[in-house]
Order: sequence, then structure tokens, then C-alpha cells
Amino acid sequence: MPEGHTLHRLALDLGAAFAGTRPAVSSPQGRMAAAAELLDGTELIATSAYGKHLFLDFEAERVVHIHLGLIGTFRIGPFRPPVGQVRLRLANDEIAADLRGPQLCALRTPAEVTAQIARLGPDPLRADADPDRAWHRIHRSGKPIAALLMDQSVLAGVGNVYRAEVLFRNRLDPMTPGNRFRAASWQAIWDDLVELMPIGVRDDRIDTVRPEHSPEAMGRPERVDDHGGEVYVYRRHDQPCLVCGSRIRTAVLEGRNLFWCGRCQRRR
DNA sequence: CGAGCATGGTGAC
DNA sequence: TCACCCTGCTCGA
Repeated sequence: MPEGHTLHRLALDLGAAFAGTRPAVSSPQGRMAAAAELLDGTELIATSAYGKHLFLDFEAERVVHIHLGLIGTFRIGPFRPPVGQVRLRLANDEIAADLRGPQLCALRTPAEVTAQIARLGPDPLRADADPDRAWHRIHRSGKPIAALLMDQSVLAGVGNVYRAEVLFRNRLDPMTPGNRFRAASWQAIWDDLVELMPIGVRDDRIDTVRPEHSPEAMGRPERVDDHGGEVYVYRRHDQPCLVCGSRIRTAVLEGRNLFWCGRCQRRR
């Protein structure tokens, strides 16, 4: 679930539900009890996302900083009494939003939020993002491009699915070191993410397969992976490449599973 | 129904 | 390198 598109979508949905209002704020689980008491009944001014970080701006310069991590969820639905381990709840008479299992949920000052954002690379989902900041880091690094794309201080919001898919879509070898990467290849990756990630926000899932390789065009059964979208290589190891038919490969890189097609994706 | 795994990142060792 | 946050899904018994 949580790559950058998920957090931007949450910012939009939470804003639509609660921004400009004074939601009830609580921590049924108790671990955010003190902060919840402080925020309860105060105005939620705005909500925003930067990379995989979510910010809820309440009045009196109180900002809730949330990072879902791998297993966290934040679900918005019709009001129901909270069930189980709910770290933070925003609610009114009709709607309840429950945060569960986040890696991080803390009260911050605006200055702390600014400092957090300063530690992140450019986010392709933000209009003000500067891809040159990422390129500066990439072309000076000996690490493989696949590792650099996952480094949030280089590029913010891309996770394991977008990483694998954007490298495939641009036919790029994941192991090419940053300092041997072409500027034109980086520009192609950035442009592709700027096109792809808003679709993820809109649909709340990651789809990367181009129309010419779609199930209809290729005469194959629609096979939506359990991450929720149609993809070229992510978690398709040992299955045939949708373009060339060769077996999709996998390897562990810096503790994460990487997927790619050894025939389609070349160093260039 | 229990085990294992995952789209992430931090902090301890 | 690993535990952890303790969700939520799939798979196999």
C-alpha cells in the first residue's frame, strides 16, 4: 500500500473529510493520548503529503506527522466505534478515520516539519519539485540506480513497486551505478514518474502497463496482482516478461526484493 | 487457523 | 544485520 501515491491520496481524502472543521481526535490505543487530548476539538487547517510523509496541520501550529512504514494503515469510512489497536482517530458524526500500526505518529512544530521536508529529495507528485536536486546526488554516487531510487533523501515517494516499474518502462538496467548513468536516462525516469504517480493517486493503486501490453491487447487473462494493480515486473519473478517473454529475475538489493527483465533492461 | 511475507524506515547491536 | 511497528493478505495444513 504505502508508496508516495498512497500518502498523497490520504492527504486529499482526509482534507476533504475534515479540513476546515473541528474533528474529534482520540487515541483509543492510548499511545497518542496526550497529543489527541491537545488536538481534540481544534480546527484541522490543512493536510498535505511530501514523499511518504503525511502532515495534518491543526490550529495553534500543531502538526501531526505520520509515516505509515510498511504495515501502517489509515482508513476513512462511515462512523463506527473503534475496534482494536487504533493509534489515532479523527471523527465526526458521519466519518471516522483510523490510523493503525504506523511507524511514526508524532506532534511536531512547523519548524520541525520544515526540517523533515528538507531531508527529503524531490517528490514527483509535487509541482514545485526540482529533479536536478536528485540528479546531483545520483551522478555522484557509485551505488546502483535501483538503490538510489529507493533512497528518500535522493528521491521522495518512490518505493519498491514504482522503482521496479519505472526502470522496466524505460528499459534501464537496475544495477548501473549512478555515476555511470546518463542524464537523459534520469530525465526519462523523472518524466515517467511525473506521469505515472498521479494516476496512482487517482486510482489508489499502482498500474504501469502501457495500453499496447494490456491484457486486452496481448490476449492474456487480466491478472491483477495482490498489490492491486497491473504491472510489468514487480513480484512477477519466474513469470514471462510481458514484452519479450523471457523469465523475470529477482535479487535482494539492500534488503529489498528487486525485479527486472534481464533481456529488456540494458545498460545504456 | 497459524505462518510467512510485504509497497518502509529507524534504532540497537 | 536484525528487531520492531503489530496490519493485512495469502497460503498450506
